[in-house]
Amino acid sequence: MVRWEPGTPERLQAAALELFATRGYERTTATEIAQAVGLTERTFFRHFSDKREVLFHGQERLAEAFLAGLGAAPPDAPPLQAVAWAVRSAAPFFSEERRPHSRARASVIDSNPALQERELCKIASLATTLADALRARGVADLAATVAAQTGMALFGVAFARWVSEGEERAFADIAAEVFRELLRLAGEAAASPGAP
Amino acid sequence: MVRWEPGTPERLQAAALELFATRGYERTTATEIAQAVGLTERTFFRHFSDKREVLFHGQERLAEAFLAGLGAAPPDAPPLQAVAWAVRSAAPFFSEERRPHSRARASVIDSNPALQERELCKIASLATTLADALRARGVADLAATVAAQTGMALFGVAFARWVSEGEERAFADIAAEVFRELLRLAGEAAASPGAP
DNA sequence: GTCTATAGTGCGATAGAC
DNA sequence: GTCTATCGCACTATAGAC
Repeated sequence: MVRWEPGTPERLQAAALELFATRGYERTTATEIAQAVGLTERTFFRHFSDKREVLFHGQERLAEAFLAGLGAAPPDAPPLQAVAWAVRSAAPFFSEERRPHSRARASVIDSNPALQERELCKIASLATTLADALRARGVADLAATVAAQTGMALFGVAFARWVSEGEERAFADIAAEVFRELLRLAGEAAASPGAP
Repeated sequence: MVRWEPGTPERLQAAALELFATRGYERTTATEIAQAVGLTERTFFRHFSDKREVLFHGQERLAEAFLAGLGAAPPDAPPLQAVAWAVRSAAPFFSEERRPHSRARASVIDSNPALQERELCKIASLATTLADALRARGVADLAATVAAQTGMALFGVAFARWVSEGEERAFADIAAEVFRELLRLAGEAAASPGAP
């Protein structure tokens, strides 16, 4: 028998998600989450810098997947292609088995502005990470920033649709559709008389 | 002599910006801000739902400007053009006289993650507002979402450059450059062999 | 592991404007 | 009288310091 069970952050996360889903985020205290897995409030805050963070544990792996995907893109792929590649490579992250869990998590986040802020912040941080990686590939500063920020905006749209009620298509298909839609809109805008 | 000075939120905002700039956001309490203009902490929270919000007072007018700009776009303008139109019409909002104030505000926000989260949230809220307005113009759901989210991502890039140190170009010029860069990147991506 | 500052809320009281 | 801006106090939870 071990002194403490392993995977403490994961167990805290699971307990938090369940409590948030039933009682609501604000009506759940950090102490309650900790007690649900036999720990103290102090231990909770040792693992997570703040209460919201418990729902975002494990996201570093998403950034890694994006970077790996970017690395796997052909070296001569144009920036927006490379970003699409990165997003596509995150698809296994959003598998069918994970969808119910992601839906539960999304519904908790949707019902609380503070959590939405944190989610936006995480996506924005992915964007700057991606932009840095593009610059490291030799992409010019403005192009890297625009491609990364646009790509992460599209990722956000695709993810929101993937977890939306009734949606059954795979993440990769939705993401591809969203990227295609941007190319269509951009082509349309470029062809229009008042183009910038 | 009146019982209460008018423009309480504005005075609180000015005091807050100055205190945040000198002592830092976290080292400034809501009580101190309130006392700086002769009020109590309770009154501060009567005007602002939380401490961060004091830096975002007046942003509703930006949303109005965007919507007005969208309304001024030709009815047959393609969605991305219409969004560019909306962003362009926010230019008077970012005039040369306001740049120093915007820079001071941006530097406070840049130095605090909690404030960055709130700023991202405000931009995201602009995006959903714009998407709704596009749908009201008859734009299809996906196109409206993609155009609005992309447009606000570009707005964020343009704004960040406008307030960056040493930047002297007008906001409208920067925004136009950023939108043009997206069209260029999209054209490049569409022409590439592995296009989605 | 304990202590404490601060954010933020709820309710009631006050005091002038209308 | 009503309405609204303000204050005062008691209270909880977060989060960080010791």
